[in-house]
Amino acid sequence: MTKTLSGRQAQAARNDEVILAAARAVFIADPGAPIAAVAERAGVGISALYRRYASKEELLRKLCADGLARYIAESEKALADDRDPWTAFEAFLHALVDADTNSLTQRLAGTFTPTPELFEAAGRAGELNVAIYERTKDYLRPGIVVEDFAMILEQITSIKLGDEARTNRLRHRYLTLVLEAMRRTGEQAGGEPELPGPPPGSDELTNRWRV
Amino acid sequence: MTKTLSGRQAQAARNDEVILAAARAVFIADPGAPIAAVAERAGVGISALYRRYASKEELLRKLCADGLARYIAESEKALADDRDPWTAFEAFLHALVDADTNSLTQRLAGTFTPTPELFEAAGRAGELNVAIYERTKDYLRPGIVVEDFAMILEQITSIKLGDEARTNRLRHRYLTLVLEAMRRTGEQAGGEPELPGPPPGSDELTNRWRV
DNA sequence: CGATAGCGGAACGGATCATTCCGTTCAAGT
DNA sequence: ACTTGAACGGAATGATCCGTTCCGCTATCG
Repeated sequence: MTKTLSGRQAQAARNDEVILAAARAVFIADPGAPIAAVAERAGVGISALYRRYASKEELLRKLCADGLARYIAESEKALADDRDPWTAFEAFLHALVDADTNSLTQRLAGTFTPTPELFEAAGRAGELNVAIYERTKDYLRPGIVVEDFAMILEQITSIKLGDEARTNRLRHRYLTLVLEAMRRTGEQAGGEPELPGPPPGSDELTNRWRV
Repeated sequence: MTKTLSGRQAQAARNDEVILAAARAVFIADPGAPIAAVAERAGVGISALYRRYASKEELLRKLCADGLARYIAESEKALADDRDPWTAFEAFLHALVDADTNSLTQRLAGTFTPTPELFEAAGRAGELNVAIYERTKDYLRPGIVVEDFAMILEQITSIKLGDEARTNRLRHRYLTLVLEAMRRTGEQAGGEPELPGPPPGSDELTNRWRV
């Protein structure tokens, strides 16, 4: 509708993007949404979808892969951030909230069988996560482990209230709050009692991927 | 199977409890679970359910009402707690996590049309919430509002990992963490910046009930 | 001026559920 | 001992939902 209406192919190329965006939006809002909802949101017919993806599962895999890629990109950007580690860490998590990749990876995983590439990407993401953790370690409240990142992000992403913009604002609100708790305070007595329970293990987290 | 097998009626009376417990467990684990899953978990036939509840919705309403009652009971217990307000507040939230009433109220609401009684109970729960808030106010980090309680509880309840026991432990872990952030620290400079975004309004919360 | 890529949307077939229905069992009354 | 019916198990029913396929239609491209 905007420009370069050069022809059928241009329209098709544009649809590629429209469809992906619609799919992202729809499945973020409701991971169990039907394919038809994506088509409707994209303003196209169902066959426009099936021309591009052989099945719903393939579309989901694509979304998941894109989400992981985005996650990895944000992680690398965070590692390249040369501000002080804590500021970079805060920016990192807030960026992840904006990217909303969590809904595309953790939430979608389990609804389809992952490809080896996905596993590989997930591994890479995990490594980056650890790298960020190591760099931020000294600023983190004692007792926090890497796996807490994922858990907390998941809790934040569980927030869903009002429209997309409102949801986003609220997520930043509670992320800010929990970041305060994650930050190492001075070593005053009684300031930081033990966190209860064993922290989540990486195996617990990955076990949720469907086999 | 245990005792007092006095007769058919005793068995039936026992089934009342078994069925409710099964329904709680099943719908907490999966709010969209089929009725048959409840029957199976309870070890009874489907007709045992329909003898007691005219429809699935009626069963859900019962569960929701029970959950609200439990919530109200915990609130009253908290208000009667004569330890220092902050300790009482911590105990209150931890008790709510154990009771897991949130999955029975907020999560289930929206899947059925609420009765006036439910609205009334919800109102009462809200009042108690405010009372607890008022009493704890001076110990709370500036910027926290009553509505944050519900939001935070919801985030905590979104945690689901491993079996029931593991999930419970993890919930307490992150509740402990977020409680640290909710607590008022000394008024040191920079310790408590503004929380971003307007806090949730009570209208935003109640708007999620299905009409 | 056909051929056909790209597409809209109805139609199909399978799966899932809530609900109903029918036959069975067995405690309680006679 | 026999009858009765409350309580029940679970198959049958009917509706709904959804992924996928299929049948044209359109307008670009060669």
